Formats: sequence, C-alpha cells, structure tokens
Amino acid sequence: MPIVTIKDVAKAANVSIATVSRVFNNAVVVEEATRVRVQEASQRLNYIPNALGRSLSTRRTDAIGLLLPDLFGEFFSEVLRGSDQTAQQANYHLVVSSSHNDRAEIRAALRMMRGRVDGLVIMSPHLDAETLNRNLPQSLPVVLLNCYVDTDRFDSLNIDNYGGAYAMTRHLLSHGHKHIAILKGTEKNMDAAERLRGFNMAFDDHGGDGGVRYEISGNFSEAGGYDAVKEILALTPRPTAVFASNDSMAIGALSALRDSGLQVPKDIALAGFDDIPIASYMTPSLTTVRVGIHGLGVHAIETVLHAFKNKNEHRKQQVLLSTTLSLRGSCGCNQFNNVN
Amino acid sequence: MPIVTIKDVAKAANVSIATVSRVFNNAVVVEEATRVRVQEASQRLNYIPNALGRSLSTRRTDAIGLLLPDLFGEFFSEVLRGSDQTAQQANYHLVVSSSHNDRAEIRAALRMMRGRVDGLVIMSPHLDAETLNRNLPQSLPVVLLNCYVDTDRFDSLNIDNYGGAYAMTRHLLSHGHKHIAILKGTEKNMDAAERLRGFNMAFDDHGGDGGVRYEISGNFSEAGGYDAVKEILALTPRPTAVFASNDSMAIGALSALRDSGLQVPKDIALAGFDDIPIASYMTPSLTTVRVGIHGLGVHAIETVLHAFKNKNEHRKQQVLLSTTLSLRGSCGCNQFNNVN
DNA sequence: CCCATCCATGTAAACGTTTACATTTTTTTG
DNA sequence: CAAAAAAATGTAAACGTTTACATGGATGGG
Repeated sequence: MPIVTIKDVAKAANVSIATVSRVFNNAVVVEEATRVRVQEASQRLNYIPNALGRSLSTRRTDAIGLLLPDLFGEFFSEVLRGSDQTAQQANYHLVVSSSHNDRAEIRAALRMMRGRVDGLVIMSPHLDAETLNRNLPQSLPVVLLNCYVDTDRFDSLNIDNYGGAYAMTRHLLSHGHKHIAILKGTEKNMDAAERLRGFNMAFDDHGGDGGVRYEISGNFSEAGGYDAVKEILALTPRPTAVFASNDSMAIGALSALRDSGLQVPKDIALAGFDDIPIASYMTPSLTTVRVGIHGLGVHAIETVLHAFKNKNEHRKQQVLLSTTLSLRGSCGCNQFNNVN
Repeated sequence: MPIVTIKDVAKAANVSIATVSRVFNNAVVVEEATRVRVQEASQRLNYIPNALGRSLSTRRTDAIGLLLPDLFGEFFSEVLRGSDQTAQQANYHLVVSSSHNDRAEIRAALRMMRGRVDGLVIMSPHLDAETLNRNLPQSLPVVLLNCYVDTDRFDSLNIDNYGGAYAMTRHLLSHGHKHIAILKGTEKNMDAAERLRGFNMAFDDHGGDGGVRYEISGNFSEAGGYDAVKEILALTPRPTAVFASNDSMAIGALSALRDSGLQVPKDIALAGFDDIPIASYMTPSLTTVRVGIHGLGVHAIETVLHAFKNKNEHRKQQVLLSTTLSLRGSCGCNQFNNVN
C-alpha cells in the first residue's frame, strides 16, 4: 500500500501539486470548482499531508522539544501537563525525551532534536554550558528549566530552592524544633544541593540554641524516604522534625513512621518540598514548600513561544520562581494556611 | 546565523556531500584520511545532521507517537514512563499528544502525527474505528491501549477492568460487607463503565443477601473522590465499604473520611483501582486492583517495535491484561498479600 | 478591437538528507 | 607493467512539501 502523496491527489484532481498545496493551506484564493475537485480527490484517496515534507520546506516543525531528567512521580507529570496544555493551545506539540543522566545521553538527545523542533525546554540537573553550546544551533530558542548553568545566552527558569528550604527550616525552628533531620535529595543534583544549603543557612542564622542538625542521604523517591526513617529513628538525640527534600520522600517517610508506630505530627513533625497535587490528600495532610509545578511547565512553554514571536532575538531573561509555604497538618503548627 | 548543512561540511572538507553522509552513517568504509578531514570540518562548523532531511530520505523517523487522553495523575505518568523507557532502549523517542476529548481533536492529533512517527500508541476512551481508519494511513503500525474499538486491524492492549472490579467486589462481599458504594469514573468513559459492570455483576452473582449497592458519580480525580464522601455518608443504610473506580478517587475519599472523623478501615472499608505507585504509601495503605501500569507502557511500545520488525504484516493481537488484587490496609481484611 | 490588468493555475527550485549508480583511484595479479 | 579487480569517491535522483515566478486566459477600458 504505497503512501498517498500530494502528487497522487494532483493527478486525481487533474491539477498541479501547487494547486493542491494551495487548497490545503488556503492561502491564495483557488477557484471554487477546483477547490471542490481537489478536496474530493483528497477525501477519496484519504490523503494526509506529510509533516516532514512540509517542515523541510517551511522550516517550521510546530513542535517543541522537552528534555526531562526523569519521569518518575507526580512532579514531572505536572510539568509535562502544564507544558502540553500550553503548547497545545498554541498549536504546537511536544517531543519528549527523558532520563538523561550523563553528558553523552544529553548530547544524544540534543542532537536527536535537531531539525525536529522549533524550540527546546531543557530540564536537567547535570548540564554544562559547554555541552549546550556544542550541541545546539545558535538560532534555536531554548529555555533552561531548573538547570544550574551559568549563562545568559538562554532564557532560564529556576525554582527558589534555597529560599524555600530556608523558609521551611525557619518555620520548623520557630515552632520549637531543635533537632531537625533533613532528608537529602539525589547526590550531585543541584536542586538537592540548594535545598540543603537553605536548610543549613537557616540553622546557622538561627544560632543553634543547642539543637542538632542531621543530614540523611536520600534519592527523591518514596522508597528512599521510607528507608531513611530507620536511620532517623536511631539517632540520639532523636530529631523532632524531618524535612524531606521533596514530597515523594516525605510520603515515603510518612508511611514508614506510621509503620514504626509513630504519629505525625504528634511524635515527630514532617515537611516536604514541591507541593505535588497529592500532598494535601495525605494523612495527615503534608506541610510542604509550594512550587507552582504546573505553572512551571506553562511558563517554560510560554517563554519558548515568546522567543518564536521575537525570532529569538529578544533579551534573554533569568527568572527565579519564588516559593511559598503550604502549612498543613504534618508539621503540627496548626496554622492551616499559606504564609510567605 | 545560517544553519550549517551537509553542504557546508562537504565544501569545508573538500569532498562531496555523499562522503559526508557516509562518514556520519559509517555504512561503507571511508578512507581514514578523508574521514578525519570530514569529522574535523563537522566539529569546526558545529554541524548536526538535520533529522527532517534524513527522515524524508530514509522514510524512518525513529519516533513513536503517543496519544493520551489526559496527563493528570500518576497513572498516565507511569504509562509514559514505561513507554519512554522502552522506546529509548530501542533508540526511538516519543512524540506526545494529550487531552483529546472529542473526535475533532483526535482527528487533528492523528493528522499531526502523519509523517512524524513510525508508529503510534493510542490511548483514548472515546474513539471509533471510523475516525481511526479515515485518519491513519493503512501502513502505520498502531497499538490501541485501553480503547474500546472493535477491530482486528490493529494490535490492542486492554486492562481487564471487568474482571478486576468483579474480583474486588467479591472480595469485599466475602468479607461481610453488605452495603457497598461504588464511586464511578468519568461518564462515558469505557474503563469506568466496565468497572461498574464488574461491580454489578459480582453483586448479582452474590445474590444480594439483603445488601444494598450504591452508585455514586465521580470523575477519576482526587477532588471528585473527596467530594463524593459527603454524599456517601448521607446514605442510609450507610455503606460499610467504598469501592473507588480508581486510586486517585480512593485517595481523595480517604482524605475526606479522615476529615469526617471516620477511621479506615475500622469504620468504613475502602478500595481503589490501578495500584498507582503511591497507593502503598497511603495511611492506611490502599487496597486496590493491581494493573501493571508501567508494564502497560512497556508492552505497548514493544508491540509497536514488533510491528516494525515485521513490517506491520504480522497477525494483529488483541491482548487482555489480567489484574490481581493488592490487598493492603484500607479494606480491613488483614490479609496482606496478593491474591488472584 | 487592442492592450493592459487581473486572476487562476502551472513550472520548477528549494529545503537537507540518503543511496543507486557512475566514475575515478588504488591495489592486486599474472 | 598492463589489465583486472577492488576500493574510494562523486553525481544525481529521490523523499513530500511550499512558494517565487512564469504563463495563459478572461475581463475591462479606451
């Protein structure tokens, strides 16, 4: 079954391929009679224009690439949802590529995108400007999402990880917790590092007051959070609060604490980071640092679209997205509302 | 900044474009000296082969399209993760398109894929064979994921919604629950309909025994599950068990029950459907119908890959994926293991 | 009635590759 | 050392579109 092309339609409708093309892109006026003839032929042959040919000719693909580090959990799913929604509204669609954990993989992914997309959103904790520059054409609009790359050649969008962690830690300290354990994120992950930095800085600024801080290894997963609890409960003095570097770990920890017979927040307070949609449905509801995840995706795509409008010759912006505290049940402060 | 093409490299390396192409596709042997010369020129000019040109010529795109109804929640994120992982291993990548809720949108999405992908995985509860046939070229490998389209022209993969719901309902009935409420899924959604059918059939087969069954409207979301609880608690006789048509609703309901001061499973039993990763981390852990969600994505992509190997001329298979019960805390049966 | 104008359509080049085939260069062999 | 064989490289067509430009026919004005 050979593929039906514009030529077949042209032949069937007894016109040139240019006319068929014109009918499909209703640019110039085509005489009503011919238009009908072409449309009938297309219907009959079940012709669908080939995106490749079109893109090659017009130099537009109507696609935006999305490079993600991983697809695990609700965080990325939310980013993706926001992105897809926004892209779709603008008549673009998404080419997704994920799980790029080293330079070679990122390089391969970047190259694969070449020619396939009109713009790119890159979310990658491991990424250097060098790799970026060497594997991207100058002219491609790129938005860096939560990448710690020091460059003003691209638009970038970053979560205020440091500020969020600082605020949450201060909140816990101010509510009387002295011994606090932070459940760290994946090693070498910059988000994790920044959140840890915020935690430590808040502790430093607070002056200690005889309190002890603990750093527990984690990997941003529920299982990681679950497993860490054993370690945490063995500490002396035992921490009265646990600050997980993301909600997934907090949820895992919550489950482990219940299994250990401890009550949250009565016996031990718990806080997370991200505010994934499910956080508010946990038992108890999870206190966490609110990041507008969905909005992150929306904003990223909007930035790419903006670059399209300006032929990518606009002034590149580095945006830091502020966070807020979502104070709910798990930290025990009984202050059920949002504070900055 | 004009785009660097194969011609530029050819000129710079003083060879023909054919030779450059050969170097990049290391098919035929190219003399070492020329190879080095071409590679150096490519490096210098920062040349990246354009996927469009290549695809047009080779009639391969190395991409698989994924059409999803929605991107909300962990279910789709898991499907996507499984798909992406499998695709990536085979050196394919994913073109994702979601939120197609009516025929026109599906049509548009199908057409957009034309030429862009070598195969297609379609997950769409609203879909008819007609739309499919009219908007897809014969030759394109397609896998229908949880689509209730009656055709043997395509491979299809379906969750045994009916069987899963039947088994779970029977489980609840056999543990003494007489009055059970089912929290229904989105209206007109075929998964929802099948799950409801399983529920009712189990009830019928069980013979009633004076029990009452309730059907409560829902929409597959946490919020929907939360809101439904008010309605459920107003029923008399009040149900002793709630069977939510998916885990998201179960989680929402769990949260609402807690807010109403009820204990699960002591005061009321709860079960879900899907077994999303987070289900086991809930408090209490969620009893649910296990669907290998990640495996669903894996299997779908594998089927497409298989079609590639056989030039799509293999016998199309309709596969029904069986489910198992994940019996955990929320149903109160204290039978913490998996039963078929 | 001729010429200018306009409109509908056709022609052909371009987009960036791959690849069958042709040609040139190198190597092997008698 | 010449001829044959093999290896390396070049030429050009093809993939499916869009679009600048060319062409031809109809219309209208003087």
